Amino acid sequence: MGHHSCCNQQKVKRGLWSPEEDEKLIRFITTHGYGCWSEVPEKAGLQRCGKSCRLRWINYLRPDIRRGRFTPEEEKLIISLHGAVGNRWAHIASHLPGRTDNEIKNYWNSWIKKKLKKPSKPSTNTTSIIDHNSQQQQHQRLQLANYNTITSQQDIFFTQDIGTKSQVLLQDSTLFNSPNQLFFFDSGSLDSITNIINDATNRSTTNSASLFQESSVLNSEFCWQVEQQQQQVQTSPYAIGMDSNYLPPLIESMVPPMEIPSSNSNNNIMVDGQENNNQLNEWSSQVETQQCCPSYLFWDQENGSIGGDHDIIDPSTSNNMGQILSSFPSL
DNA sequence: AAGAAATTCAACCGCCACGAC
DNA sequence: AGTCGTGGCGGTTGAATTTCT
Repeated sequence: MGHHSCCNQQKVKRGLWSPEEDEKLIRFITTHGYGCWSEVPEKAGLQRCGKSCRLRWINYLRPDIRRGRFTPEEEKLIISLHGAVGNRWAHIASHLPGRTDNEIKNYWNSWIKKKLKKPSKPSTNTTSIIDHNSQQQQHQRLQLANYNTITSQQDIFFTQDIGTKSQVLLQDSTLFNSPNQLFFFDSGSLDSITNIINDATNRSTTNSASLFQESSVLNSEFCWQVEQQQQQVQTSPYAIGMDSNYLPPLIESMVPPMEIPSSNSNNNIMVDGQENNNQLNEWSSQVETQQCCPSYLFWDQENGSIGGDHDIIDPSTSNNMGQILSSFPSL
């Protein structure tokens, strides 16, 4: 029960994969590609079920897997997306190129465990942390504190009245972001915020919480893309979506047998990271100067491309909150 | 240094959806 | 319409590893 037919045909091995098994699977996939997973074990000479082979490939052996720590930008994106879609790990993973749903799920679950253990003590006071000797411990605590701060502030934010929200939005640039991050708003959102600012007592029907959530998603998406471009200094076909923490897989020199499908079209954006980064910095400083609002960017006032000739976010789809969230059928 | 406790994460389980027949 | 095979997903487990005492 529960097992697929391929798993019942013969004795299948379970448990951790040995390097030899990995090698067999890699060799098979690289030469034949994958079509029907149920046929893979037999053809590859593995005593595993097809499902297990698929899982092993997708979660570990695939050449475009990113490994290593989640970056702060990834963390924020996960938080944002989880807020939008809940435990739909596959959907969340589709917005984090190279990350697997399993990895994100594990990461989130370990986070929840941490948070549950320290339920109501969001510490924003770093001085109490610095006393610890272990740098790693300090790092972990800072991460937790940061997360607690973010989530507790979010909770507060979402329960505040709309006038208070406007104050939070405009005064607390630490909410959801780090100093070099930007918020994006479309014109509709700008109108809403303007209304909020101009007349906090005239209650608007704008859903400020969702607006904020959307902007945070956009912000994270944007930061993610910037980071990706900064890292794309290699010409390797696997340069996309990899960071300095990337551990070369067993198949470092392998050429993918077929195009690895990715639901994230951003993968196609290949730009010169350094050049684009410089342009971005220049552009953002202009925005800061012009708008006197360093942490917020009003999206459709910058209708052209961001960063010169290369679009960080495709302008043709620049109303991309809909684009992003439209990939979530339940929304 | 050693054992206990906590954490991480690869892998499995069970269910569902979908297409082929 | 019903059955079967398969891919895919989210929840869960437990071995391995790390941290704490």
